[in-house]
Amino acid sequence: MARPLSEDKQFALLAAAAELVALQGVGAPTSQIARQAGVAEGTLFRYFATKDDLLNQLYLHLKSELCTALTAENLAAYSLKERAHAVWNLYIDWGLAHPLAAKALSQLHVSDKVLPETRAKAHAMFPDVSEIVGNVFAGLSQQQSTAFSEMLLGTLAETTLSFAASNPAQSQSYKAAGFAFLWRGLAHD
Amino acid sequence: MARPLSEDKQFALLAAAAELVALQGVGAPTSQIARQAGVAEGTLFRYFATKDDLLNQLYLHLKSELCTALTAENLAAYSLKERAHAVWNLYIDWGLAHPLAAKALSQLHVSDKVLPETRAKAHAMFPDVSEIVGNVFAGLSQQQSTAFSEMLLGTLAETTLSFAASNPAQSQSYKAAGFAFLWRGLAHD
Amino acid sequence: MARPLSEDKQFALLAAAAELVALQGVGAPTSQIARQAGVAEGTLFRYFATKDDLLNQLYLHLKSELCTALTAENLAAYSLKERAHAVWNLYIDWGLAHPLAAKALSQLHVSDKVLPETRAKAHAMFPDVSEIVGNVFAGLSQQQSTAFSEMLLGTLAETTLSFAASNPAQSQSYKAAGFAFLWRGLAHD
Amino acid sequence: MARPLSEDKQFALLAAAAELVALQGVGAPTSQIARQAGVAEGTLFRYFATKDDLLNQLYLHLKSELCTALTAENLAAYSLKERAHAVWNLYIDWGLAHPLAAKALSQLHVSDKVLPETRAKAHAMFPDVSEIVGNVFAGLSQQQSTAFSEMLLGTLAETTLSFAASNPAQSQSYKAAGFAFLWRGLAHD
DNA sequence: TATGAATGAGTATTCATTCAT
DNA sequence: CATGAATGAATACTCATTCAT
Repeated sequence: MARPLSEDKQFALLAAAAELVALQGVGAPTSQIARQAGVAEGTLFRYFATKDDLLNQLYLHLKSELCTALTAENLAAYSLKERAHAVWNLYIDWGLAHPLAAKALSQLHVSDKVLPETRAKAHAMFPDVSEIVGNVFAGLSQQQSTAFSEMLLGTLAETTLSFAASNPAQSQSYKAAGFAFLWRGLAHD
Repeated sequence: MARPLSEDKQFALLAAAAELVALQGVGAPTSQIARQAGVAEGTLFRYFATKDDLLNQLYLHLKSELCTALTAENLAAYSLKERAHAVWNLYIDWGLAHPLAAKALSQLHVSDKVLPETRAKAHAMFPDVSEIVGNVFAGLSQQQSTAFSEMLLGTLAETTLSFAASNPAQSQSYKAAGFAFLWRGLAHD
Repeated sequence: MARPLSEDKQFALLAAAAELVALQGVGAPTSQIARQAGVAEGTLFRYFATKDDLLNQLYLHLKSELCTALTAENLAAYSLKERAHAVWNLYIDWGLAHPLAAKALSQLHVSDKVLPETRAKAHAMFPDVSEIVGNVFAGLSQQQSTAFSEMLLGTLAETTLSFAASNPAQSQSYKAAGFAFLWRGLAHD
Repeated sequence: MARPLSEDKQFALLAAAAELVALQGVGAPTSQIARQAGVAEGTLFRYFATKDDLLNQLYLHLKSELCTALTAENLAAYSLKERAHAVWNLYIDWGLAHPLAAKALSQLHVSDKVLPETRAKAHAMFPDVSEIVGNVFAGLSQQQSTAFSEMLLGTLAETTLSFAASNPAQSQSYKAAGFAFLWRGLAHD
């Protein structure tokens, strides 16, 4: 029986890629990623067909980790706002706890190397937030409104995270401020 | 003087750079930019010392065009909200009218090739918005609150613009939705 | 290991560099050196980090070959003058036998691409000649006198070699003339 | 009557070239040479057809200045050795007084940009030294011997000069040492 | 399966020279 | 005659990918 591709190595490559993409952007050389992962240059291409494939897999991997963090707690018993606030805090806290992962994710968000279908796959991993974001925008269909709100939620969180990460002393204030802005924007109060 | 550095060529280079950066990101090759501008490869470097210099100049150029668009009308006679809404609409309309410029600008926003001092220079071009964004966030200093609000405003506008541009039929609705979200978020109503 | 860095290729690159540096100076393009060595352009940079590194390695390589040639014979049994004369002859003969190597070496001697530490390393390879050059110059310390004499010896040999190489028919006479000049200059007779 | 090419500018270009060639070698850019001379880039090529032409003219110019320095004094009344020693001292002193000129000259000496016919022209400027160098080498024709001796004289002086210039405190000792070596080498004592 | 040497197209930048002004 | 903008070939070096070992 042929030895399968090692999950350890795959994971090490994704972790190395996350770090280097965070620090150097998507232009980080595959040779450095391989070295950082402790494998040979050519080995990377046994786990990922191309560099673009690696970046897409990395995107899914990081999104999946984020998703796991957001669904850690059972919030069924709480009010809508409490649940939304809890998830918001989990997002920001995840980003503060994993700054390189968060940084890599924002690099990938704006990269055209990440394909639309990859983004769609990642989007599908997340629980439905249509209840939270509501249907607040006149002139847009329910679907359009939800998609728009979700994107606003995402960019808001990313911006909040970057301010919180840059000012550790005020991180809790930025976290609260970001949520307040979002909640008012969604016309919940 | 044998021949002055042609403003036409400088402009053509900036326009070519805007287009290619919009389509390919900051990695767009200088050789292609020069060709697109209709000049020789070496000529680019008579107008811009390095590629990074070109990108920084491009950032200032586009920001300056945007700024001009936003200050086209005299709004002194209107209410705060009317003024804010008018500026918001001018922003989105500028982006819809110049999609490549807007796209290039968002590429440059996230690029680390644009130096902090360039960003500062660009920021200084814009009129003060502290009155519009107010001081709405508990736990943050006036300065922190303003900076945070400005950034939220910027990312909101960018997101709104991308949705509006992708759905021309609904662009007016996205434009209105984005402003409504912002205005509520800033706790003005 | 997939394949070790081939000593053959490293040698071929050094040989190609020697030839092209001899003919064109240190400005010889790396692309030509690679082609002459029969490898791809990029391959050169797997063996030598930079062109300057290649030039420094080439300097050491050629000096080492020269040094080997000079220490081929065991001269312990001979008088000082006989030993000096033998080494002189070995030098000139090596240059006549390897004119490109000798030419490359004189190009590198005057190039500022070859670092002082490289020169020091090369100098350390050679046997001590302080006995031969003596301490003949008034007003200079032993160390200064030796360094000066060594340099005179080197430039004398290089000049002699170039005359000998240009006039093969008289090469033996130039060889003898150069040594006679040196020996008298060092005040040995 | 058309205004002739200005001798001032030609001289300024040669002076600038000497300085930059001394500091950067023959690879010094023509644009820098022109700027240093206070003229426009294109102007250089009205005085010198090509960069190689400039380098050849520079060689002749510097050799001519050196020659002037060596023939400053009337030495007819002195002995052969006294005359030789005086000329030697004038050479070294000229080099110490004009280190950039001397450095440029040694760069040009080893450059293949300086054509043989230029070297021949320069050689013809100098007074006959056959009396000084004598005909001391067995197996060589008078002409060969003289040419060889002249070259030895030149390289010896250049080496001596570089040591003297690097050690100003000992420059007189090196100057004396170099002459002593030369004079003994020529078998005069 | 893992390795890493080999590849060569691609990149930013330089520079001698030309020529329109 | 002087200028300096324009040129484009040339240069050192990088990097994703392949494949022999």
